[in-house]
Amino acid sequence: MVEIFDKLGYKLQKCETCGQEFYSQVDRKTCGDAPCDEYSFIGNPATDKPYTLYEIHQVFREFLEKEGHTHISRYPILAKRWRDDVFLVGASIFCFQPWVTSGLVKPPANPLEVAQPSVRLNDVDNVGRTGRHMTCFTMGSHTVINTEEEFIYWEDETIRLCHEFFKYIGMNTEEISFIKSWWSGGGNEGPCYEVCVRGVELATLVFIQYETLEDGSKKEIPIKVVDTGYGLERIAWITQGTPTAYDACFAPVVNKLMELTGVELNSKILSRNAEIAGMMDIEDIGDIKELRQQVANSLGISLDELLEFAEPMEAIYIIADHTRCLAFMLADGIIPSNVKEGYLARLVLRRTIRFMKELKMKESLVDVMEIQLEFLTKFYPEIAESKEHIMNIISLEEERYQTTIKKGRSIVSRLIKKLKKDNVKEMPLDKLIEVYDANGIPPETVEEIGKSMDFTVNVPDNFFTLVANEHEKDTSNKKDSFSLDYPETDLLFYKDFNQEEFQAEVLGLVKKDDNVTLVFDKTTFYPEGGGQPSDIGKISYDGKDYEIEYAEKVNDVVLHHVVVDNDELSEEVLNDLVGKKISGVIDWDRRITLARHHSATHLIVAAAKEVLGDHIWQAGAQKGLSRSRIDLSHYKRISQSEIDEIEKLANEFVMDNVELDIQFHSRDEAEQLYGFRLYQGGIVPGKVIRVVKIPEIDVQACAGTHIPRTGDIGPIKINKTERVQDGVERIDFSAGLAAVESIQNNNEILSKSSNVFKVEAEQLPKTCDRFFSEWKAQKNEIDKLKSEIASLKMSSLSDDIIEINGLRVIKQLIEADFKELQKIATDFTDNDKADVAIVGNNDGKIVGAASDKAIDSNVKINDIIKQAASVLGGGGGGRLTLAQGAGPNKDKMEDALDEAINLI
RNA sequence: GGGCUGGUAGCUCAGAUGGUAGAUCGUCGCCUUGGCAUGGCGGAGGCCCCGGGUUCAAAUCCCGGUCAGUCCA
Repeated sequence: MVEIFDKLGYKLQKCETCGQEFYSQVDRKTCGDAPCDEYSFIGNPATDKPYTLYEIHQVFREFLEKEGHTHISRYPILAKRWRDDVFLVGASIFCFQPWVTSGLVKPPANPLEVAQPSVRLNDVDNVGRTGRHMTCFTMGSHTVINTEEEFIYWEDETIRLCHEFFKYIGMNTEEISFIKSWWSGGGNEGPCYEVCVRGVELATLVFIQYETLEDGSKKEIPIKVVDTGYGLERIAWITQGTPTAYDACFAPVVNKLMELTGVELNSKILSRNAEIAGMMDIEDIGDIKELRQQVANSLGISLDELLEFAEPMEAIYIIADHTRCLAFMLADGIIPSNVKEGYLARLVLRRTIRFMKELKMKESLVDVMEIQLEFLTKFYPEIAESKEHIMNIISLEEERYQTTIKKGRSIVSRLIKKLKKDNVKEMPLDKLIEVYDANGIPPETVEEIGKSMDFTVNVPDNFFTLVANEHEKDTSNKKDSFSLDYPETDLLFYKDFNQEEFQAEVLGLVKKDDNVTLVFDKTTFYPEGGGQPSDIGKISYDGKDYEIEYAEKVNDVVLHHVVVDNDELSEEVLNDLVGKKISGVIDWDRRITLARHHSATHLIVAAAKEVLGDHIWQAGAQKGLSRSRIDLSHYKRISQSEIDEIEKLANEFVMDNVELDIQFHSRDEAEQLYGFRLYQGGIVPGKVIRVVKIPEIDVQACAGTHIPRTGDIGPIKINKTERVQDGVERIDFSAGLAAVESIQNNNEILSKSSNVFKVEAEQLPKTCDRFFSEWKAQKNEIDKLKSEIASLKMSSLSDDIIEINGLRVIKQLIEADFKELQKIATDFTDNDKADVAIVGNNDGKIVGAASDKAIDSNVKINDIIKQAASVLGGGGGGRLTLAQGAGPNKDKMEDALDEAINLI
């Protein structure tokens, strides 16, 4: 079937160990991939010439350019810039999904060559420990987009290129095997070949021809994609034969870190480690432990000896790897946070710090990043431009982590103290999970603290699996699909913004959920979308009006929801409208108010970008009639003075009275003109996209309705900011008359408040301050006076002591409030003036106190008061020393007091 | 998007089953000493995050909000 294999002398064979089919030029028993074949290049490189990672970049590019490919520069690793289904680029094909692979956008070149940094964090625990795993790796790819009109090349040429490339860098092609397999990812799939040499997989050649559907089945797609992925790090490694891939790829960083920490490389251990790790499928910490035991056994050393040498070096590899990944993440616009891609960045960042601590490094993460950037920016100059921003974020995050750790430590040590007090001998697992889950304290830290406090902490190997199980109960919400068979509705509001009225033909009636909706051939009703609520209004036919309360777009069809709340308007009446010509009119005030808010949104984002920095990115927006809000990515709270500045700048944009330039472009053209910043307001679907440009200020792909000139917005008032989540700030604002109303509203609050104090508004802060501190002083004064009154009232009572069962008992009805009663009662018992005191007032409150002696004589004052209060129709209780109760039957107080005495 | 934890004096935190709001440090005053380190005694300092609810009674229980922290996808 694939002729090229024949031509190049490859024969189809079957692996005796795993049973997979593969092609090779020579006869072999095994397929060439681990674990069927062991790593056999460490200390014995596969090529005569060693290549550094960047030499591999160069030679890969050079080779493919000669073969007719165009080099393109890398994409940002933050995939959400152009797609909303994944956070990060995990493979080069992610750059071209879904727009290029679906045919909506032409590829930047065809065929093309790219070296795409890709991030995979699912096996982050293996990084540094297996010799081959990295959080961030570079996928070299020659990609072809084959369409029916233009079919460039398919399997034969792909395999030939692969074969030739490895030959080109000096590999013996007899060592190559092509294993037949299947690949899926990012929404597409197809057959593939895994290309292996000496036990390591160097490339995957994928022939994408299907779309993976939600139910897991597949659908053939018209575009056929050659998607190849060469692991450039692994190729560099195999040509160098170093103990680990880390030594091969970022030696300058590794060396600098070794210098700083004094750690030395034991190449014997790490080589053996990488070889054995190559044979293993490593999934959790348990597997890592198994790996270590095997390595120790094979070298004839103890596990402790192994760890002593291996662990510090592994930490260095981890730090070198993680800072590289982090540099890409931060440079490409990820803001560390507790959710989404920001969480992934924080995870990597905090892991790095943890391993720096393990090495007892006194340098800060900023220092280490300095080393990494010095190395990395030579090859990625664009990262150098973000250096200041990266360093800002890192030092802030490092500080945050320190306080978290400090707090965590005190929480754990308090927990242990408490457990010890309760005579618990060992850290319960649920507590261990809880401190990790709620406070982010890793179990090793708990273990360490436990050790210093002489408390047993056992961490199960599958700890993280257990944590994952805790979270398993999440509910997935499915989108219900709704299909319609109507022609695309003609959207009049895009042609003439000022059109309020329209004539249209009713094409049909659609029932959606419980709503009755109408479909027209054209409309001026803006359907809800892009954070902008729909227009409302009415339609008329034959002198009758029908109210439209909501419009929505399903695919390309606008559904107009009709209000059906009166009896005469039945479904049948509406059904009669089908085929008729109606006239419609929208609520113009609402429309223009929403448009003002929408255009203002663009201005505020632009202003925020200018004030806060280029990392500002819109993370969501909702327009309203009186207030609207936008969410912006930012790594700290926006201060009041920054808000003032943004507000001023946005209003300056308004006063510039710039004319908006709104045009439709093919997605292709638009992306070429403006790049991914187009998708600021969210990813928009479709082949043709509408680009809203405010010249010199902002440009976005946006489907919303806008006013013609910025001056039409009127004033913009920022009402407040809130923190939607860590790393995302929400700005709440009003535009136009709503802004005036917002200002007036604030003024009203101010004048109402100043009227209360009868002062000018300017005096308000001072006056409030004075009143508040006076109020506190007076409250304290009153408390003091109450106890004085209580003691005064007491002195007039002390003679009425009676004796019951050898206890001195006093019973009194006093004009005093609850607090005073408590003071009086306890004064008797505390100062040994009586053993039991029962006091009540005319407000239905009763208090009882008992001395130690009374308690010894089995007086249960809380029960007594409970009983007595029930006489009052209420309840009560308390402790053995003091109890209180109350009830609504105030006039029964004498009876209640007597009841209490009887109970003693 | 789904969870979890927390908000009490200037700081760090206690406050079992609802029942008189506490400790340490800091601060202020006095005492001890020739001075300092220190030690002793005493005082001030709380809208117990906000708003509802349950209850005779809420820092405590329930609901909502807010701020902060954290885990997972």
